[in-house]
Amino acid sequence: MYWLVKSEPSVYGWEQLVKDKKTSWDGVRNYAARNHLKAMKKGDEVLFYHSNEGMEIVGIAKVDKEFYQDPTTDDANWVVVDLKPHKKLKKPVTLSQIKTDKRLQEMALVRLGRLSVQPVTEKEWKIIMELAGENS
DNA sequence: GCCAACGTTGGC
DNA sequence: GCCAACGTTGGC
Repeated sequence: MYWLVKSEPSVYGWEQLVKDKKTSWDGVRNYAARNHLKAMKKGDEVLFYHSNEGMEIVGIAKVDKEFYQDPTTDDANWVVVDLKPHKKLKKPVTLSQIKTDKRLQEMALVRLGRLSVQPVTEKEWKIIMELAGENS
């Protein structure tokens, strides 16, 4: 499956993930986002989106470890997954590109702007790859 | 820095 | 269980 996660670069950006080699995606405190975390499988590919600054998809991460208890809280409601960087996009795909592409109007990124972890359909994934200049 | 959108909380 | 109030996120 395919996913998209957002992060503010000033808090935790793509460069930081590359530097760290791996990170646990903690701090998710939203039930919808949490449910998506729980549905992630090892090896799933995850678009890495920069919110606020940049406002673009900059790279692809992969799920390295499936969900487990969020170590930053004792509340059993919350979980994290481990992500590792997979590849940086040749060309970042900006929010405005996505918003102007007729084929991507149904994307959660457009419709549910505030959701921090969201699923991406295979169709959408292919379009993003095309916009990013990736030929896979 | 403002404000719209949305989720959550809490009073009834 | 409804809904108003409030807080947070994120685009602009």
